[in-house]
Amino acid sequence: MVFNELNHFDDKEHETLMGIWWSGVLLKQRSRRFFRQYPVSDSQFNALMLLKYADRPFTQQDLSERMLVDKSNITILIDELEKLGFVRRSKIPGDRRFYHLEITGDGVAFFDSVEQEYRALIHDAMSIFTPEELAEITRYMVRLQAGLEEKS
Amino acid sequence: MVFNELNHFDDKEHETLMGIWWSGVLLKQRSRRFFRQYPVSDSQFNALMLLKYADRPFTQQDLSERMLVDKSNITILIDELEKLGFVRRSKIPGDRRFYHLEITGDGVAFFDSVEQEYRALIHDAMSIFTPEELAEITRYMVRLQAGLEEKS
DNA sequence: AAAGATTGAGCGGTCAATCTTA
DNA sequence: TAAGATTGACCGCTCAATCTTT
Repeated sequence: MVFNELNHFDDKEHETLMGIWWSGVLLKQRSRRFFRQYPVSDSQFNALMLLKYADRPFTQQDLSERMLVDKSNITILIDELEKLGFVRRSKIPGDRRFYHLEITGDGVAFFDSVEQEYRALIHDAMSIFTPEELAEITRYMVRLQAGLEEKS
Repeated sequence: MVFNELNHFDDKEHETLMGIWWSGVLLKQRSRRFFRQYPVSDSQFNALMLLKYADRPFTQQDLSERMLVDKSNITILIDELEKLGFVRRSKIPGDRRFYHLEITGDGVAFFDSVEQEYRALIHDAMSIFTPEELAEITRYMVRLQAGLEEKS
């Protein structure tokens, strides 16, 4: 089932918007299902990835901006990852208002053990596009996001 | 903030996937905020639109497939719309297992009163693209969805 | 007052189990 | 038994309010 076979659109802007939104939902559903076999959710895995590849220590605020979710959400998410021993909240000497988040050795080990399979899943989904098409879609998405940012 | 300015990607497939997903989230957030001024959520409005433009009567199953959500979700959604008087569950003579969903006169009136403003919001978001670009993005999204369907 | 984090109410979603009717 | 709808447990998210520290 593809959105524009099921629904008739006279409004081309609307059709394109729904296509993007629907694709996002399908990708999210796939990702969520994939992670049901593991102790972390897709969101938590995404957080681990961001922390692993971060070029500087992240606060919970930083993480919430990069994950496009409210900061209150990060509290719960990190609680869970901390229980699993994959992430550590480390106090910052000199400013006790916040923490730096650090991925632990266990966290890295877990991430590494899943990364290849996860990337294979992504490549499987996106393999229908050529490198040029991938680059073009990315450019479109960047433009769209920049436009939305400007407006809100 | 744009996803690929914040995050470095060596993996182009991953970058494109994240771009689509992130765009979808931003569009959803905008839509949700827009509907806070109205008695229905963006999901409920979407349901009204599907019912209004349906070429045949929908069951709750039909609606769940077109909205990409579980059927259990539709129960609550329609309960709400029924309370507002915007939708009716009508018994089918001959098969009492299910209903047909019908948008009411009040539902149509409400939908019509919001439609123009809603479409303006969409056009505002998508106006950065030319008609050709819109068509091309739609084609990409259709291909992606068809590919995902095949695999799952 | 402002920044970062947390809490709690509420909503939309998934999923498994159940109910009713065919 | 199968189909459609419903229920309940649970999760991720938003948002407003609050707490602690600066």
